[in-house]
Parts: sequence; C-alpha cells; structure tokens
Amino acid sequence: MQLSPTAQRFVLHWGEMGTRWGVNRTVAQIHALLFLADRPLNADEIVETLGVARSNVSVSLKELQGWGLVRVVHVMGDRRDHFQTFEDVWDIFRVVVEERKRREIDPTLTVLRDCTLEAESDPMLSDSARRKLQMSLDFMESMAEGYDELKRLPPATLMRLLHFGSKVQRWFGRKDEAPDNERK
Amino acid sequence: MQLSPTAQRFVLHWGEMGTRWGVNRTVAQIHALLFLADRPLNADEIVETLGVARSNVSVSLKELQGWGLVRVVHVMGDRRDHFQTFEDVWDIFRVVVEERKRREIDPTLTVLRDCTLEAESDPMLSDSARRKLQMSLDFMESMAEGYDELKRLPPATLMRLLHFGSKVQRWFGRKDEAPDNERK
DNA sequence: ATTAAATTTCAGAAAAGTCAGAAATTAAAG
DNA sequence: CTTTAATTTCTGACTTTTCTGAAATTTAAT
Repeated sequence: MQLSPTAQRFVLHWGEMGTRWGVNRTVAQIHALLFLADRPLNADEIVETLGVARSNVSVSLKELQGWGLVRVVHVMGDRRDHFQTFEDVWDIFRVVVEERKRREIDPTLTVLRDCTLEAESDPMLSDSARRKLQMSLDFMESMAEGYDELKRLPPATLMRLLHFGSKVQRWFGRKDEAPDNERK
Repeated sequence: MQLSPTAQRFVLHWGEMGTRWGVNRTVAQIHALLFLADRPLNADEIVETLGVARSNVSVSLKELQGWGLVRVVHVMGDRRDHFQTFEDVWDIFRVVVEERKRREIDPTLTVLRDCTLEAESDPMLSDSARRKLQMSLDFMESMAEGYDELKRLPPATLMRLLHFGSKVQRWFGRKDEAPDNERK
C-alpha cells in the first residue's frame, strides 16, 4: 500500500511520539497506519508500507493486540489475518489510559500502600518523609479514581467535559485562592 | 546519606516507572530521592545514596532543572550546590503535565494542523482518512485545552474535581447514552 | 594570582532496545 | 497425508541510550 505524503508524515510523527512515551516506534507506526487505513490490512501490506521486517510486524501486532488496540478480522476468500484498530480517537485514548492504569498506576499503588504501611514502623524515616509518602499514595489514589471515571464516560461527554473546564474552575476555584507556589 | 528500606523501595520503583514513561531511570530516582529528603542534598550525597557516577548525577540534575522540577539552593558555609524539589506531589504533577504538553502535545498539534490542511488538497487521501485526521486534531486540541485548564487549578481544587468525577458524569452523561463500542 | 574545591564536558564502555533473516511451527488446501 | 502458504519464534547484528572515569573548566577561597 502506497502512503500519501500526508499520511506518511502522520505515521512517522506518531512513531516518534511513541518513543517519547515509552512505546516502540514500529508499534506506534503500525497503529497509526491501521488508524488511517480505510480497511483492515494484512501483515504483508504493513511490511510493504512501512518498510520493516515481517517478523517485526508480527511482534508489534501481538503487542498491539495485548493492549487491546488492534483486533484480527478476516476477509472473504483470503486466509491471511487482517488487522484493524478503532476508528474513533476517543476510543483509542480510553483504551490506552485504561491499560496504562492497569500496568503502571495499579502496581504503583501497591508499592505506595506497602511503603506507607511500612513507614509507620520504620524508625529510620522522618515524619516529613512519612507524610510525603502518604501524600503520594493519596495522590495516586485520586488519579486511579479519576481514570476509572474517565473510562466510563462516553466520548462525547468527555469532550464536553474538557471544553467545560474553565467554567468548572470558576465554580470550584473560589475557596482556595492561595497561589501556594513557594517551596520547602 | 543512608536510605531506609522503605525509602529505597520508593526510589527504585519510581525509577522503574520513569523508564516506562520515557524518563531516564537515574533522573527519576534522583527526583524521588530529593522528594523524600528532609533537606536539600548536594551532588555527592546523591552519588553516595544512589551509587551512580558523579557525572551521571550532574547531567541528571541539569535535566531535572530543565524540566523545572529541581532548583539549586545554597546552604550557609557550604560552597557546594544543593538541590531540592517540590514538597507537594500536586505541584510536581502540574509541572510534569505542563512540560509534556509543551514538548510533545504542542509539536503534535503543529503536525496535525499541517496534515489536516494538506489533506484537503491531497488526492491520494480518502475521505475517511481525511475525516480521521480532522478528528485527531480536534482531539488533541481538546487535550491541550484540558491541560491548560489543569495547570491553572490550585491543587486542592484539582483534587476535589477528581473526587467529584462521578457526580459530574451524572450531570453530563444524560444525553449520550450510546455505548458506541463497535468498530469499523 | 594561586590553590583547591566543585562542577561540567567528553569519549568510550556497557547495557538496553530494536530489528532482520533464518528456522520452526501452525494452519489450510489439495 | 502431503504440500504449501502464513505466521511466529529465535538468534545475532546493529543502533541507541545510559553511564562511567578522566580531563577540563568553572568557581570560590586564600
């Protein structure tokens, strides 16, 4: 499959962004390609379009399936697997957020819970360090909670919520006007 | 400086999380260490505590200063630089979000704007691809907007907002009940 | 100015991550 | 059951990133 220069730029940039967020470049590129494609693509089409090794595509597709971002479909009269991803960016966003929560936030929560518990009876730890560990735990729990909310919202709601941010701020922001930018 | 086992676990885990999100392990570890420390630390104390090379610490500290996460302070009667970070996790969160927006989201917005513009007159591009590019742009713009709101909120407000998520959902969620989980 | 301490730069070693091609496996068709 | 197509696994080469130790530079004190 021949990519238009526009599509090519999109795919390449997405690959770069992937690397910045801890995602393999090829994985991100394949995902971008499937996103733009008008139909499910088979592995060889991806190989041809992106110019990477067949094996690389195979591994990357497995990775994307592991994330729940790509699924296999079949085309009539063709025995090869074909791959597609969501058409709606918001769906992609939600899946990514959900998976990162599961893979990184949740384990971090476990560690933080252990740490705060352990901290109570750790004589080497200062009160202020104890306090900061507790704060980190509270923070992460708020984040996890926020994530869970997020994933329940339908895309349109989410979008409206984001656009609505400034108004929410006006409602909620009244009470704590302390700039609170000073340190230690 | 000798770390308690609890603090050690925290620092090590934070280093691992860093690598998962595209941040250098040492950089993340140093940041975690400064966060837990009761006072500003000098470079040699960091070297000693984390067991990494002096030069590595120097470069990592520069990186952290580049992110606006660490600042240099001086201790009376000591000519060495000492380093500290925010005490409040929410401050850290806001700085990181802000910086990532500036470094990754904004450049992505530029690319997406170019792409959607180019797409209009690109005959190789299907209508559906054009539409998806536009959707991506809209999405990223919403995200950028949301980020900007976020950074203006004082920590306490942000926290309340997150905890309030479920209620917001009930208000906003009424109109679009389409589960909309199907693909292509 | 000279000396000494502190910090940064730099070049290369070490480690981690990425990727291609061959070999092995699986699945389908005849 | 055999043949062939499709896919996956595995190994090693290559690339990039991370990290160290030495040298160079900067900064401060005498």
